Amino acid sequence: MREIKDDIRNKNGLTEKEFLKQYNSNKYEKPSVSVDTLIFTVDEKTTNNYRKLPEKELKILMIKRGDHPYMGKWAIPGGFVRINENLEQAANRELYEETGVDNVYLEQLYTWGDVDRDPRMRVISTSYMALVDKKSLKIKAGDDAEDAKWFSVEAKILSEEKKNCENGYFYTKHIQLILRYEDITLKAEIIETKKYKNKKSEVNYEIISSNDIAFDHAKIIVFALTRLKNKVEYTDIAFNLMPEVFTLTELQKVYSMLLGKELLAAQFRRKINHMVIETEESTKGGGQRPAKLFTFNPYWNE
Amino acid sequence: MREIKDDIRNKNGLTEKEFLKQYNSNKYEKPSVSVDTLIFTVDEKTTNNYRKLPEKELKILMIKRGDHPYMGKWAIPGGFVRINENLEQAANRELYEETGVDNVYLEQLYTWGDVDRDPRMRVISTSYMALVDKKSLKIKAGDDAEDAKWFSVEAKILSEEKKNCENGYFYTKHIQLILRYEDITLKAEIIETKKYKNKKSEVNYEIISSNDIAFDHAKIIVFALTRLKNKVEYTDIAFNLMPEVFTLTELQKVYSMLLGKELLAAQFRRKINHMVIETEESTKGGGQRPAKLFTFNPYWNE
DNA sequence: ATAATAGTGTCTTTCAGACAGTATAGT
DNA sequence: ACTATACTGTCTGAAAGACACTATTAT
Repeated sequence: MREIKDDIRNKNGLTEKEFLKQYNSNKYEKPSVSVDTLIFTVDEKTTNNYRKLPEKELKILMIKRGDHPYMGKWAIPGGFVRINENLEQAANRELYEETGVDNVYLEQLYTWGDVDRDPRMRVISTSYMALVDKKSLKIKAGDDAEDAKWFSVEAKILSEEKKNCENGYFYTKHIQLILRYEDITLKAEIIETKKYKNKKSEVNYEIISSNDIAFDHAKIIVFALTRLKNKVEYTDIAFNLMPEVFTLTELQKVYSMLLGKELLAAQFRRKINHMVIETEESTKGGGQRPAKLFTFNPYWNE
Repeated sequence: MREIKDDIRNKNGLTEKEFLKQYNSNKYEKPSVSVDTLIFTVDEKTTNNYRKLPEKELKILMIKRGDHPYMGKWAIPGGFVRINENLEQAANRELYEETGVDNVYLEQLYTWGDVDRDPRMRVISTSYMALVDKKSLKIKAGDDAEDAKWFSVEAKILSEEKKNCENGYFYTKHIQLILRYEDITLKAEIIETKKYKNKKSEVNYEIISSNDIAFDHAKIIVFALTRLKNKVEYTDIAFNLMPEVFTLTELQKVYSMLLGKELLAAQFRRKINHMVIETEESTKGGGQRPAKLFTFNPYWNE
């Protein structure tokens, strides 16, 4: 930290020391600041055919709110930032309290600052995205907080539309977000508007309906899914969702699920070949040819 | 906005209406929230040879602080978020007050939440990056606020180092940031550490010295430069720095400057060909062959 | 004529996409 | 033998990189 000097005087004749002593930080009304941590993992759908490999499924941890506002609705885990912890610490704390995991991938996503986000007061919220692999969670089965559940996540594009205007156009996507946990289904509809006008581009999310998802969390989830999908294409971020060892087909299924499209095995393998290391181990008992197990190669991008 | 219901009661027997009435948002100490707007533009270095085309130069608007803390040092324009404006509005307001321009490219960058960023109190700051073209600024010459100046920006990598550790490595860059306006030179040194360990990757910026740049703004500038450089490669963001019409060589010089490397004309032209529209106009009086003028094609990515 | 920029043609290499074809467990 | 997955070889075409070559102005 920089030391406080006592030599320069401001227009009121105060040195910095004197200035700080008389400074009243409560002159203006302050917003509250919270941190929300979107915790994603990948799970497997159960399969009936002993030969079929299970499908991969993206899951997000949601918390059922026990008090007003949005009581009984589901929300992304989060809380207010304590005055003596920084934002990453707050996000990590939230993550640890809910999952018992530590030292996992955590990335700041966006800060949401609309005036009416919370009926209690002005709340500015910084959202973080955490990626954890399901296996590291097995110990703490997630049932200690009885109202924290892993919901499967799906964002369907219901319609897309392009409208021209002078010097540009609007690109509108009608997105349906569906979260499922056992017999609970949470649905929300969001309109994503990309505006291109005079070189300037702007993305905006508007919640049309959000029946059982609290606050503006539906659009935060959609935002996170978009970011995740984009980053999967040009970074190694997806490996954070994988267990220590995995087969290339499992990896491919995760990529394919996140990107929302089928991938051809040959070119997928070529593409991620330098990001993985082959181990001596193989799968067995799968009802078909065993597959080599691989680990992530942390030195791939050199 | 969602209506406040009056049917569900929480564990204290309160409906939402009653709950909100008795809710005290000042139970916990709140941080202050500010917005900093990094305003970049591209300018031309003066050239002595009438034939040589001027070199392009990235500039950032900095404000000389008139009061404690960091009085007399230079800072990114910014201010506290008003309780009734959202973050984008605050960033746009700052931008307009300093440059008189409106409706330009503005992107949220990152939210800085370290506990000791400001000696007055806990301040959480969301930084935005604005890109404007120099010509739109010509009217308001930037001299109305006598202590707002356009500094040229340069980030030099002094050294790079890789250290291995168990299950990963550290990648350290020693970066020197140099801002210049006439005879004023602001220097700062920042260490960027990328940590790769057990799949988890983490980037951290530490300010080693920052003589005349206020607060942690030196690392915010370095962060913005990195983001800008990355986005230039895979988006059309650079066009926000261009005037209405431009030659392809001018565009190439801007790309080349932002990316920090030479580009070959033939492949550059092929690459950006679909992003521009040829006009009927040409340059003249340049001391050499005239060049066609182009405009941005907002429909290129379809 | 010359300096400096403007702009094009084409060869090579690299890589994504497509798809056929071979391999191998478990039942 | 059959099923479903595991894994490889190779053709094609598009795009990136390199570089030589032509064109055009003000002085």
